[in-house]
Amino acid sequence: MTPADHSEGKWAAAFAPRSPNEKRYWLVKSEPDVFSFDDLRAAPKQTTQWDGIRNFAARNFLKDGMKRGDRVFFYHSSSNPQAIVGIAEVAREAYPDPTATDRKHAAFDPKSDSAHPTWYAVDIKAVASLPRPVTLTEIKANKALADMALVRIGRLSVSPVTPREWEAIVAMAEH
DNA sequence: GCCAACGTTGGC
DNA sequence: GCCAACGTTGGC
Repeated sequence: MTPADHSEGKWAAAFAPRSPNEKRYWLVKSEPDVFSFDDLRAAPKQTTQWDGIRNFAARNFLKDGMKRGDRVFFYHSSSNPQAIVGIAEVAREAYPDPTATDRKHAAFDPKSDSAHPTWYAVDIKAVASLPRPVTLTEIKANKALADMALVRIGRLSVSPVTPREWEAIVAMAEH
């Protein structure tokens, strides 16, 4: 597969070349009944394989956007409340998602080709819980966050967060 | 290549 | 539990 062209479009900044030591910010969603932030903290080395992503936009952010050391908001979806609850970091950059070629796995993709992988995983590691969860309701009420991918593209499970958005949410969690 | 049918995500 | 949004599939 040829690399996707990310040079144009609304989210191109997520893929743009980086200045030295630049860190970027992301958000991943998980249903806490399936895998919660507490589950991540309880995992060996507080790290897990973030796999099963089967949406091309999410895949592109995961594969071509995320770099080791980037910070990641951990969001609980389909829960009460829906909220960002913690911070993780990218512990390992994208590698072929082993669940895509595992016939026994629920996320098995019969069309995937292990020689030319379609789907990728990263490893993420827990960094810290937020002082308090920041709910989707609060995020939607904050005009400074109106352009967040979380708000604009409701179903995207991996999305970019701008430094300004990151700081705003961290500040909200401290009050 | 269009688009109807269908499946999934995830807020409400 | 409902359903809107949206991605995917398949008939034509």
